[in-house]
Amino acid sequence: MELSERKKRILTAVVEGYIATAEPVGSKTLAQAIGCSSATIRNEMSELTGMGLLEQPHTSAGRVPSPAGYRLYVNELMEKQKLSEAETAAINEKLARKDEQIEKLMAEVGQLTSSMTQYPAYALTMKPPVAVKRFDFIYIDRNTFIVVALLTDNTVKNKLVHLPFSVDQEQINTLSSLFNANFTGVTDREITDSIIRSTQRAAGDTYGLVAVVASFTMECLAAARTAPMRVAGASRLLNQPEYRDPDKAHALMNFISDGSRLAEDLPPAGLGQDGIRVTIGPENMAEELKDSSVVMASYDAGDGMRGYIGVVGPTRMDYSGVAAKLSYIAAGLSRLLAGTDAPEGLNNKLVLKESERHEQEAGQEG
Amino acid sequence: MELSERKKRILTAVVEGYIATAEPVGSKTLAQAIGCSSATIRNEMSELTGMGLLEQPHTSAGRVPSPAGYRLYVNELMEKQKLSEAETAAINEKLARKDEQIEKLMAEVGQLTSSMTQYPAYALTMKPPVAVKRFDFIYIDRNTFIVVALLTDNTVKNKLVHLPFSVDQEQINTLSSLFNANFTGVTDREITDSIIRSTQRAAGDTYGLVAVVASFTMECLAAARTAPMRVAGASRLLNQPEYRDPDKAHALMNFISDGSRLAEDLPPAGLGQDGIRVTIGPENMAEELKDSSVVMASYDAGDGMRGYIGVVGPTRMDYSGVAAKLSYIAAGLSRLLAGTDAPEGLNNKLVLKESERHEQEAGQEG
DNA sequence: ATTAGCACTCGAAAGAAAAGAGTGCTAGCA
DNA sequence: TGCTAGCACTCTTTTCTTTCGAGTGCTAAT
Repeated sequence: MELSERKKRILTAVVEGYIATAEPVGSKTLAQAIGCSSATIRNEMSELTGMGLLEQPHTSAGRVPSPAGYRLYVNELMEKQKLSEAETAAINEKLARKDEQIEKLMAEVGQLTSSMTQYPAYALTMKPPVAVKRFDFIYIDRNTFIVVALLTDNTVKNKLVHLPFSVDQEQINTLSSLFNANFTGVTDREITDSIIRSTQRAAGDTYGLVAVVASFTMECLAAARTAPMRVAGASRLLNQPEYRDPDKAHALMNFISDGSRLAEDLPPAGLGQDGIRVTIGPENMAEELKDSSVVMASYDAGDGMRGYIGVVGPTRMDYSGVAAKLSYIAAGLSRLLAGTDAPEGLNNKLVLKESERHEQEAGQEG
Repeated sequence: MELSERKKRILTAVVEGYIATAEPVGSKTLAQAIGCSSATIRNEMSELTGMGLLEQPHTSAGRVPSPAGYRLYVNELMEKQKLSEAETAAINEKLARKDEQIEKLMAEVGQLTSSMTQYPAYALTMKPPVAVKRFDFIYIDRNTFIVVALLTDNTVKNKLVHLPFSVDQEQINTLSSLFNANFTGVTDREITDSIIRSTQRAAGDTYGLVAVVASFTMECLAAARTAPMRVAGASRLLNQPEYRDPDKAHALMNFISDGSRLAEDLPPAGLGQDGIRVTIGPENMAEELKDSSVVMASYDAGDGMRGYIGVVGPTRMDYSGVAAKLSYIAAGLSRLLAGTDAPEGLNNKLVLKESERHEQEAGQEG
């Protein structure tokens, strides 16, 4: 059903008031903002409460948005916030240092996101399955060689192998051709015992080495697939009044600090066409997040990799501001890493030195 | 001056009582434990207070140890606690997974320490200056090659280099011999501009490459020297009643989470001959730690590397238990990494199987 | 439909009183 | 001289009341 214009304005005002103050908002406060008397507001609010969009902490307190109320706000009412020039400049400046390794970059992005939003933030990159493109073996001495594996994502892994027995250059060469023949172009799932065994048969006297190098290979591939999850600014939670209760704070902190838990809930499910997803309170799968909200954005990390950055906070979160910042950062990352623009008409020009007028889009789809 | 036997017992009882309960401990409580009347205890406590070993939060509360009291306790009174079989077993089991990269191992050690002690823990390894032992160059195609550097600490670093122009195998070989001649055996401090320039001169037409590889080299060396600091379980702070005040908690959390701050205060200064150092409240340099305590232990990480693990908690910390656990873990790490025993007669036997060490590093294209 | 007015509710804040814990001191006892 | 028992005193903590005020729901008037 459709809400009257005035109801929308009231709901918006309640949400934004509550976001700003963390206090339930009452009818009198809204009276002048809406432009009618407090009694009218009360009637309207009463109806909104009936519809499940607002809630009362107790009989005589102001109203507070319910999760459904937030949801409606995020979906339809929220004003797409513009970032100030200072903010875009700050983000641009941070992102300009593009010569980082991706690992470090993600850590910095987490920091950046957290400091821009004042909420705990996480960042991760999902990689597509990788395979080894080529192996090289560097012979050091009788008992030592280095395996170097160039992966399809153009990262290079290596391992120094110390042996309790001797090998010669010849054997290393054999090993090299065996691995280049049998272990290139396959993902970790595709490395079966039978491949390993047949390689071992073919290896003859360097038999024992195959297992070592094969397990190294699998490790590399598995590690490359696993997204390292970076969490930054977890302790910012403590700034939020809703987490002044140390027990609550502790529970959520634990959850957040453990990247794997966070990762399992968040990445894949439907992002809106603008690349932003908001999950509010009970919409979250994880029990620990049932009364917190998560805003996440995705970006194109190039080479078919998809990355995610997100923010965790109380349901009373500044959705509009956070969404704006996240999508700006995500757009910047996409450009930086993949040279592509963000999914939909964000006309963010990420001009690295100089900041023009930046327009910003942020929205949400259920 | 020397304390009477009974004063010692009283002080010990106060410290341990306070550690256990976080409540000031009064004379009546101690009466039966010490075996004389509460009045006597009061007299003694009054004197201890006069000596600055105990404090009263207010006129009529029990006594609480002062920093000096803790110090005395730690130095002279504390019983070295024995670990239960279950605890040693848990530690051994965790440490048994030795085939980790040192990076990951440190992260796990942090986790382990934190979970054993229930306090936030950190772990780091200080490395002596390293140099490159040898360079290898792997030619991939006209525009691409991989530099592999074997360092003196037996880690291997690599970098995939993409060029905007072509090189051939020949040039790569030249580069290889140049670097092996000029850049091996020198630490990052010793790589001067003049070395780089003279190498560039000698390089002839591969001139431009020298800078790239040289800067990679310096990066490796610098990175290898810098100790990455791992912090684990920071949120456990919130379990401690002294940090129930969110503001305090926040301040300390921030301090702790930022490994660099922690690192700067802690590592070098005098460890006791048992490899354990305790700094109590105001003894800490960092302002943020003035009313917390730090217990740290060091271990031998092999190859002249020294490592540190430590724990941060309230001054009312279970020094005895923490110290015991830390030194056990440190001893285990020493064995694991260096095959040496801990500095002094800890009779913790850490039974582990022997196996070869290998290290691994993974680099990343820039 | 909107508004003004009013009685009512319920939490938060403030205050008062009581309870409790622990001390310091003094006096008595071995 | 060293220990103990007893008691008055101090301060915090807890609990109970009271007050206050914000905000509501309802009704009647515009």
